[in-house]
Amino acid sequence: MTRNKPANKARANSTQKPTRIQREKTGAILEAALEVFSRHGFRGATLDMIAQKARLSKPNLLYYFASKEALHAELISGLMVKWLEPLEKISAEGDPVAEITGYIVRKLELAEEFPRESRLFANEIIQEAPRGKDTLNGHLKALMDKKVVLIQDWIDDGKIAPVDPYHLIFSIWATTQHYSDFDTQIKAMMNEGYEDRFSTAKTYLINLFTKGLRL
Amino acid sequence: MTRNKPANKARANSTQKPTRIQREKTGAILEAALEVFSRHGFRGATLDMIAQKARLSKPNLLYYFASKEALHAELISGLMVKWLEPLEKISAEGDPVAEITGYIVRKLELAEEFPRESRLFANEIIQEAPRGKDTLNGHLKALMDKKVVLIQDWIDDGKIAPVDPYHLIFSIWATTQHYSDFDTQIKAMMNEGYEDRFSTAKTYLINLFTKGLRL
DNA sequence: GTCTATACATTGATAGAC
DNA sequence: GTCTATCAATGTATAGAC
Repeated sequence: MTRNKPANKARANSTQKPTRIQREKTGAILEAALEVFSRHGFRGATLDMIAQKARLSKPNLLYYFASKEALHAELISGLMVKWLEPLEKISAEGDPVAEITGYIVRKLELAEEFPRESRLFANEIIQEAPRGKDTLNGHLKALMDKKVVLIQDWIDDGKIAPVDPYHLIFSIWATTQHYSDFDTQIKAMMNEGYEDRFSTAKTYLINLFTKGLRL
Repeated sequence: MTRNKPANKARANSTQKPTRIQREKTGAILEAALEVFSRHGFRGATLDMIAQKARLSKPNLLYYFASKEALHAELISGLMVKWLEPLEKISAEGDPVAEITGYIVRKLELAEEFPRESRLFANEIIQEAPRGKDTLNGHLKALMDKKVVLIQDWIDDGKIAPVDPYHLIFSIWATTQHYSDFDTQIKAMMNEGYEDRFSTAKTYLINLFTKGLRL
């Protein structure tokens, strides 16, 4: 009896669904892949580095993921929900300024807790996202459109200052993700202040955007 | 008589200094290298791609630059001055808010005119700058320290709102460079507005930071 | 399921003819 | 100065034993 070569994921002996050991292995691989891809980008990363970090052989890694591309795609799509969540949560119900500052805080927390995920996406975008393009921008664009309308409504209702919704969102992305994507530089620039960078950044950014949104 | 293998640059037949043709070739190579390195990062870039874009053979390219590393180093150091210039120009003499908005405008113009240069540095930093680290951060850090003191002086003199100078500079870097580094995403998110993105961003950012700095 | 061995392509760099 | 040929190293992926 021959064994099926799975498309994206390994399958158990014959009929079972993913076993505990498989989850552990794929988990270790994805963790290692995140580490390596987020630092070196797709082309710069090698399966050797990933396999070594995940503590298995390269062929064994390729038993769980059909190819380098497949592994990368799995990473991206697996992180998509977490990545979009902060923007998703902006609600039409709450106070506009509070909603937007809440968004800033969530984005900043994400940058602090998941810097590798942030760099993974940053690498993709800088390098023109030859892969994640559709996945990333498709989902994101739909969400973006909705939130732009919401912000424009707030402006039209005179609830916040008349700012360009696109640039508002871009500037929030830029300022928050900067602390994960360019952490190397932040570290090189700040001295003692580095340890508290997220705390002080939070204060600074909330103040900046609050002033910018008040009428 | 043997020919010397130059360290970083090619040397003419025997005694001359760089000729016109050499300048043209090295120029074409650096231009191509900027294109490729800025998109793929150091590891992701290949000499093949660069040679092809520069319209010469790989060995010929390596006649002008000793190695991939040397070529990359030459690029980085050659762009350093241009890259630091906007920050350099912040003057203690002018009006504080005008000086800072002037800085924002200069940075944004740089992002518009030289997006590849911006991405080149962005790639280096995201990937922990195993190379440019000393060069980039050395020069930048010295400049940063001076400007942080200047901004702090303005605050102490009650000329601008008491904001953290580090985060002020970081947020200016982030918001301006975002338009070059993540242009792919900007393009995917904006519709008709994309063409005017730098003009509308300028208005938006000046407004944002002006409000943030006014007492 | 996992490993060793290996096939096959890419890549950085050099040798040597012209 | 430039090209063809070529290397050694690296890198993705597969074959097949266990």
